[in-house]
Amino acid sequence: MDIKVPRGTQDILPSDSGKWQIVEELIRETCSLFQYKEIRTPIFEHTELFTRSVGDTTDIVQKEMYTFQDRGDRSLTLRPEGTASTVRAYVEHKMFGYADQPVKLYYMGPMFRYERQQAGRYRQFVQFGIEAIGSADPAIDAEVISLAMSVYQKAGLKNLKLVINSLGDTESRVAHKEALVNHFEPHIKEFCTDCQNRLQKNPLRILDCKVDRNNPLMASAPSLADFLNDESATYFEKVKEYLTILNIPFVVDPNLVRGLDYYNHTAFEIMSTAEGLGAITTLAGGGRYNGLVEELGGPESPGIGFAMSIERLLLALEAEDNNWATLSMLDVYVISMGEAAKKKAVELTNVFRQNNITSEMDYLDRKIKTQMKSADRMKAKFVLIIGDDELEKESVMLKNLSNGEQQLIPLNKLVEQVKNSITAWVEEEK
RNA sequence: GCGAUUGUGGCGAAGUGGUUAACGCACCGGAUUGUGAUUCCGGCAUUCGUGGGUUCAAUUCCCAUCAGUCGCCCCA
Repeated sequence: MDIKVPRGTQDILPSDSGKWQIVEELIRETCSLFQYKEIRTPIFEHTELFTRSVGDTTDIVQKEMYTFQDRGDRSLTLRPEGTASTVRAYVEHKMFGYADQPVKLYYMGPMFRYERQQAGRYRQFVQFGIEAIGSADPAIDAEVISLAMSVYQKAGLKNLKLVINSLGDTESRVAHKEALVNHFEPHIKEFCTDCQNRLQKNPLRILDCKVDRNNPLMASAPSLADFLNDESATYFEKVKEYLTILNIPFVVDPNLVRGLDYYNHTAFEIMSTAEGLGAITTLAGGGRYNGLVEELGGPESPGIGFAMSIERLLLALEAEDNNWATLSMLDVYVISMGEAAKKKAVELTNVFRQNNITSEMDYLDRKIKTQMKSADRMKAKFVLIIGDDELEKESVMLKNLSNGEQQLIPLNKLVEQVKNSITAWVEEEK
């Protein structure tokens, strides 16, 4: 074995894929309940889509994108997040003209970021996200958040923390940005090179810097909250009000700054407070992006959305010690001895499947004892034994693996009797 | 990009400068020639990530390299 999965990627093996399916199904059901419809966009896009929307000063664009030239010399990038693609499609297909507004979309699929992996962080990971575009109603902000919370609750997570903040509208942000530049500029030489670059491009991100976190200028920096104009402040109040109506507890964190440029007004993160989750606790993040649709060539259309990592959801569930009930999915394991019996086994296994009875048989010509073991390990409800004796009597032996009882069943009543036995078995287990 | 740590059979894992590299699980065969547990017996690594060096001798010591894992930064 020489070739292995590329760094930061993983195989999801049969022992785990069931969990993924459960979560995926739960997500689709929830979206249906909230009336969000799926959109599927390409895995790669023109690089410019991300530099323009996500922002070229962000970490994602500066050091995390999988970018390549194709044979036509176009610069393409494996999508690092889902909102840009969704909004691109929204504009491209003129969804702003749809009769039903706002347009409510969801997506689920792999995203790619070039990073060193650690627990809960991968180069290829799966995000589920939603976008509600076409409404600037604070009630839809609350709906978006409540959908995320709803998924987590249904999955069985208990230790959750919702953190929200307002980044304000453009006017508020411009005023705050000016204040920040004035605050830091005289002493910018004391800061790291990253921060020096951030000063003009995106001074808000200086506040997020971990290198210079202890610089006294950090604590005295002008707070965004003080620069929210009336409209922004009122909007934020209403979002909080609606969250309260929806019974969703939240914590306001004035330092919550999202890593993507297109956010404004409502920003939020949902974290797990479960023990033993590792260093990364953010399960989902999102916010409002009024102006993004215009940025990508559409008409003024306010939007809001979030993205969550399926991997982190599964990790959080594990950290909370959730047990996945693995029910026996195998109804009948067909055991045969000898050439003639094997032919019958092939035939009957197929008959069961045609009648919606899950069945399996031995394909390694193993002896009966080993076949029994195999059936036991697969947690089969029943074992069907076929040998020369049974063939002679036009019957088969049906054995209940829970209680060891077995009975001879005539072949002409096989399906009917097996179905009855399965029903009885299910009753017994309850 | 930086740091820590690990790398022995299908899996988990012990070990030592020197004749046959523990053990557990799984698997295979048998005791029990058609019945899942348990028990007992037997089988199952010319080989210790890769390359180089030191040595009479290296899986064990040194160097390099690759890979996994975790953490920093940032985020999902």
